[in-house]
Parts: sequence; C-alpha cells; structure tokens
Amino acid sequence: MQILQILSKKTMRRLTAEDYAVDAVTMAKALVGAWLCRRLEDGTVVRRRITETEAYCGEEDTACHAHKGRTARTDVMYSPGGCAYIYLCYGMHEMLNVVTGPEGRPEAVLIRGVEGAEGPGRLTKLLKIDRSLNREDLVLSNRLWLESDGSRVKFTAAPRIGIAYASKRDQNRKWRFTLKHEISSRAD
DNA sequence: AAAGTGATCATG
DNA sequence: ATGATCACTTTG
Repeated sequence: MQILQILSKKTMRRLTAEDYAVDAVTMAKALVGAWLCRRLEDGTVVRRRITETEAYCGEEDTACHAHKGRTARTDVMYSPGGCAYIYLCYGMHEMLNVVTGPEGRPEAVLIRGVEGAEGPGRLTKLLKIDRSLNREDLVLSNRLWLESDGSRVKFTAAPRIGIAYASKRDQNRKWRFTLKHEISSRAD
C-alpha cells in the first residue's frame, strides 16, 4: 500500500508554452482537473482545482468573441497560447479565459468553475482575478498560472452556456466539459 | 423571473 | 455620441 502510494504520487508542474499550443477543445478537456493558481497581493498562493471549462474556437465559431474578427477586445485572443484573456461581462463579472493555439488563431478556454466556486463570475471573485490580469503570461507570471499533476480525470461534454446569439449549429456543439468525479481523495 | 451594471462594437 | 447587446449572479 505504501509502495502504491509512492508510485502513484503525482508531481505538480506548471503548464508550459507547449502545453498551450494545442487547440481550444483539446485544452478545455485537459484543463478539467488541472489547478488554477493565484498569488494574491499579500503573497498567499491559492490553488483550486478546475471543475468546468468551455472551448471557444476561432472566427468560424459564431459563439466566439473573435467571430467578428480582431478588435480591441479580441486582440489578445490572437496571441500565442498561454496568456489570459479577461473581460467584463454584464457590467459586473470578470471572466477568465486561457488563450490557446498558435499566434494568429483566436481560440480560448473559458474557466467556468473551480472547486468551491462554481460559475465563471464566482471563481474570479474568489481568486481576485480581474482585467488588470488581462494578457498575463501564464507561463511566466507569479500572479496567475496553471499547474497539472498529470492525473486523468473523467468529465462530461455538453453544449456551452449563454450563447443564444450563436448559430444553432455552434450552440449544439458539446464544447463544455465538466469534472465527473474525483479519482481518489487521499489525505496526503 | 427579472434587475443590475458598464464595456464594447456597430451605427450615425 | 447613442444604443443594443452581453461566455452572469443574485434576489424576489
């Protein structure tokens, strides 16, 4: 049993530029079960496991902000994968996205929930994430980054939320991914 | 079920 | 400059 625990012990590692170079759907799946990490002003580091994500996939995706092309707001989505895209929704909610893919390809993953804060507006409030972190480089930043312990988790796929403005076809794509269950809650 | 809230983008 | 719209949350 002890050996099993040692062998199955996962090491945390920060996601690298390579990890972010994939398409948004691949990334959205990979981020379920990964850790959103935030260093606050006072120096304390908060880590929460990501429970839900959504993929937004380029100008062809009518649900994606970049659907109408490059604008002041969507410009950041065209950068190489690995930076944060944060915008204000409904005048009060800061929404955190992770830009993915190569430069020039506007794809991003919306973080919709972490353990203890389900809902995109709730998690940003909890982790004090706002537009001052827009364009933050998640590969290098000491304020905001992502880690993975390499464990595979199960998730379900469903249509994305709040995109009634998109085409029926895009509304129906199952690009929302939700953590299904914990593999094992070991008390380390 | 509906308000609340302000940036953003297309229009003029 | 003006106005509709919005990757939501909370309150009634």
